[in-house]
Formats: sequence, structure tokens, C-alpha cells
Amino acid sequence: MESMINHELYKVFYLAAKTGSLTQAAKALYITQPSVSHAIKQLEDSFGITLFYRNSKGVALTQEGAILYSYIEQSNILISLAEKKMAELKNLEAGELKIGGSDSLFKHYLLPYLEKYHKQYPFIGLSLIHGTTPEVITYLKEGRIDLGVVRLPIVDPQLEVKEGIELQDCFVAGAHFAELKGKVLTLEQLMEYPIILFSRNSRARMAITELFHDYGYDIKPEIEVGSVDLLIEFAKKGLGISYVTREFLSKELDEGTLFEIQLDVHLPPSRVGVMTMRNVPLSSAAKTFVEYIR
Amino acid sequence: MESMINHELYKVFYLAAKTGSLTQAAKALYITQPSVSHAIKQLEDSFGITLFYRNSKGVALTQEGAILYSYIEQSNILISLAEKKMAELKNLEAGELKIGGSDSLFKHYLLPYLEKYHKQYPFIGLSLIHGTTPEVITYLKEGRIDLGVVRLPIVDPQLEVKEGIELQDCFVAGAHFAELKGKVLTLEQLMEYPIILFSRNSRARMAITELFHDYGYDIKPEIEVGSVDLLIEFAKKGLGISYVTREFLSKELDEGTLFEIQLDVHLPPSRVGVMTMRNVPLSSAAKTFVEYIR
DNA sequence: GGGGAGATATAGATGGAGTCTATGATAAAC
DNA sequence: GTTTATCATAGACTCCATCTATATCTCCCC
Repeated sequence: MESMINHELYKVFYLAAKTGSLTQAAKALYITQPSVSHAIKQLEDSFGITLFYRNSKGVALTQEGAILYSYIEQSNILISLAEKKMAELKNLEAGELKIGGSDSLFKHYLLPYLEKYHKQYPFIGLSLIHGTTPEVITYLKEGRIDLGVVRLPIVDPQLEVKEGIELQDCFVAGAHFAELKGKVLTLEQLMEYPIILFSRNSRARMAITELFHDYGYDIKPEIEVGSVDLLIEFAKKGLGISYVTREFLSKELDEGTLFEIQLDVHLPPSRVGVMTMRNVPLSSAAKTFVEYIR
Repeated sequence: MESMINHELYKVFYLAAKTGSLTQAAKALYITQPSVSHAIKQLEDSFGITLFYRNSKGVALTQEGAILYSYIEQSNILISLAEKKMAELKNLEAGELKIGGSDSLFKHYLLPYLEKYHKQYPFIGLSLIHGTTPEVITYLKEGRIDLGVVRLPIVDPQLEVKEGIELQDCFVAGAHFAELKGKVLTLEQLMEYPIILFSRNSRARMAITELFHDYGYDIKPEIEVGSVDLLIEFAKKGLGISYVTREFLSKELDEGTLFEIQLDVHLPPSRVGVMTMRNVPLSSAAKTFVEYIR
């Protein structure tokens, strides 16, 4: 390892062999001919092998030089490919973007951004990785995703959080509970109806449980489901009153298939946010995407 | 091509990625850590891409860095193989030696050298390429052989000639002409016997024709053959008197199966020589072999 | 054969890229 | 809190790649 050869010399050798002329190689490298001559000499000296025949028309590879060239040519081709790939990655003509989050946020919050992004950068592969907030955080820390989209607040010194839009959770019912339309209920009154909540381990569920607790109540759902779509479906079928994010229901509220229950207490809004690792550089693809989100 | 990247930086990048530590890479490269840090920064700046995550335990490749590494690793492996190969060629642990010449010279002159050489450098491939003197010269100039072994004199400014041993051509006969043993013949007397000569286009043939011509005679062979072995065989069978190089017959002369005809004129000796291209470097294999020959 | 046009080689000067030392900043380990 | 890793930064220095100028050689053409 003492006599490790300067790889820059191979670049000179490559061009000299390729052009068959030290003078031509010099031009291609934007240096002078003596520099090329010197570089080749260094290579020859460090191998103790003559690499070129010199004649008045230029240079030609010796037997040994030709052997060296066969390796160096491949090596340099790889480097060229690497540089091309780096340019592509930089210009977002290649790459991959991996996002963690919940399906409902993907569908109702991220979808328009993803569509626009994919249209503009069609060669960036997209991976959406479903998981709960703690799972998403774990994926982030393990480097399995570039960014996570979750409900705030997130308190973790390792994470950088960018706030997104505000979401308002609310209780909704379908035609079966039409008598409640226009009325303002107390929490106590609400609890007399069958309640449908998201499954126990979600953040939204914990938030609403805590809110009721603050008011001295203990909310117990009739039904627990595992997706926002089911919350909506069950409410529409009249199986109960669902607690769900209002922004995810705009279609049903417009149609009138579901209506919002008015309460005498304010349900705190939540905010969606984009998490990335603090002190860890984002890929070009991820950096650009984060700037899309407002 | 303006922003051609210094390939030396890839060597640093490679080791940094491989060891996962700028400090370790620095040690392997016998430079200091800030130099490595600087080199990586240059690479990152010229790509406009972050290649490593830095943390207090070392460095880890980013997504893009890992892509670059996959190329550079291959490239560097090729360079290592190239350097290994060069060392082998230098130490004559690999390579090829191509020699041009006549079969008789290969067999009777070069064989012992070839044996010894091959024993010492078993991994050098040997190619013996048969041809007449002008053919051998052509092969040399075309680069198809490293050196040629032929009868001197050779006059060609492009060729470098190293003189070898002296050979003496002579006329020999077998038991059938036993009456000639011990006698001294004139050329005229000799010509009364059937003569066996090498085929018309050989140098030896031309030389003897010219010699007879100088003495006013025109030698016409009874038989013409294409190899030294046949000259010897035919003489042994008593088909005539062969003109052949004495050194190629030592076995037959010792055994007494053939004897040399004494003449009243001196037959000029010829010298064997090794030709190489002037001003063209020899391969390590060829250089070493030429030094074997004395 | 002389001279021009091309090639590479050589010598010596020069400047800047790469390297060093010293230090800072940060995180983890103890 | 202290120590010991890590990488980053700043500024000085130095060595080596490069340059200019010239030599040498070969071919080719007049």
C-alpha cells in the first residue's frame, strides 16, 4: 500500500491510449503535452513496465499497456456511468422517495401533492409505507423512509417537523340519526348514542379519550374499526356516530349522506406534519417533495 | 468535460465508504482526517449531492452515496486487478512470449533456452511462430512476434540484431558413400555425387548456390527437401550428400551414422542472431528471454 | 540532402491544489 | 462532569502537477 498509485494518472493513460497521442490526450484534458508525457512516465516508472511505444506519429500500447488498458477502460466507463447517474439524481431524473404515514393521510392529504410530483418527476420511484405514528418514527430512524406524514404534535429531539394543514375531528352521523341534525349536544347526551371510534392504538383515539376524561367522562365505543373508510361506511349505514376527521368527509358532507353533530364543547383541532430526521441530509427527491407540501 | 472530476477523490470516497469512517480512511491513505473531509466535500460539492450522513460514530452513505459507491467499488476493484496484473507481468508471473524463426533453429538452437526459461517462468505463455527470414521480419514489424531468431547477416535499420553462436554448414554423407571418408574433395568432384539441398527459398540454399557460383560452378541438387530433418534422414539412407548445418547433426556425427565430407575450399560459417525492433520496447518476458541467449 | 512539420522527451521555474497543524463543535461513553 | 471519540473549519505551508521553452527524433516533401 506504500506505492498506491494516483488514480488521476489512469485518467491520463486512458485518454492517451484512446487517442493514440499524448498531444491529443493533453487537449482533451486541458493540460499541456509535457504534463501528459510526465504522467505516463510516472505510471511506467511505478509499474517498472513500458506502456507505450513512442514514434513520430504518436503512441501505441505495448502488450502490457494493452492489458492495463483493458482494465482501465472498464473502470473509467463505470466512473462515467456513475457521474451520469449522479447528474440524474441531482436533476431528479432518477431516484426514489419513500414516505411513511397512515393510509388516510396518504389518501386525503398527500394524494394531490404526490400526483403533481409524480407528473413533474416521473422517473422518481414512489414508496408509500403504511404504519402508525410510532412505527413511522421507527422507520425514519432506521432510514427505511425519507420522511413521515403524521398528526402533530411530535416531540422528539431527533426529528425535524414541518407543520402542514390543520384538521378538525368531529362526530358525524347518517340519516338514521336525522333527529340530531341542527341540535347542539352535550358530551353526556352524545354518549347515549352508539359511538364508533378508530382502534385503540391510534393517536386520534387517544386524543378523544383524553378530552372526555378531562370533562370527567369515560368514553366507550360501541364499535371499533381499523380504517377511516370503515368509520365513514358504518356511520352511513346508521350503525352509530363516528368520530372522524372532517376534511376526510367533504364528499359525504356535501352529498348530505352524513352530517356533523354540533357539540357544546370545542374539539381541539389537530395539525398534520411532515417529519424528517434532524441532522440527516435529505435526498434530492425528498428535499424537493417537502417543498411541495404547504 | 469542463467539470471533469479528479479521480483521486473517488479513491478517498471509496475508502471512506468502505471503512465507514473518515478517520480510518485517512489512516489507510496515509493522510490526515481533514484532508479526507476536504476531499469528500469536494466530491459532494461537484455533484451537488450529499454522499454521507455524518454522526459521532463515523459516516454512513446516503441513498445517493450508496448508488455512487456501487459504481466506484466496481471501478476500484478493476484498478486493483489491473495493478495486480501489472505486478505479475513485471515479475514474469504472467505474460506471453512470441518468437519467430525456423523450426530447425527452434529445435537445435533455441530449445535449451526455452526449456530453462519455461522452467523458471512457467506462467509465461510461449508461442513459436514458424516462418522464413523475410516472413519473420514482417511478423516483427507487424508486432505479431516479440523477437525473431534467424541466420545473419540481417541488414535493416529498423531492426536491432544480437549475434548468437556461429554455425558451420557442411556436406555430410552416410555409410553408402563411405569411400569418401577421410578424402579431401574439390567442388568439382563433389558435384559428381547426388546432392541434397534445402528448398530453393531458404537463406542457406542461396548462400551455397552463390558460393559455387563464385568458383564458377552451378550447383544443381538431385533432391530438394523442406526440412533439416529430411536432409539428415535422406543422407542417412544413402540417397545423396546433404548440405546441412554441422551443429544440427552432433548426434549423427558422434554415432558415426553420418560423416562430414572434407573440401579443399572453406565454406563460410554463418551466425545465428536474435532480431528485435529497434526503438520499440520489449515486453518484460522478451527482455528477460533475450538475456538468456548467449 | 536540407528543412519543415509533426511527434515525444527533458529541464527548470512556478503556482496552486492538496495536505498539514491547530482548533472547534458535537455526541456518546464513562 | 469529564473524557474520548467523531467530523468540520481555518489558515499556513509545501510539494508536485503543470507550464514554458527547448531538445530530439522521424517522416515527408521539395
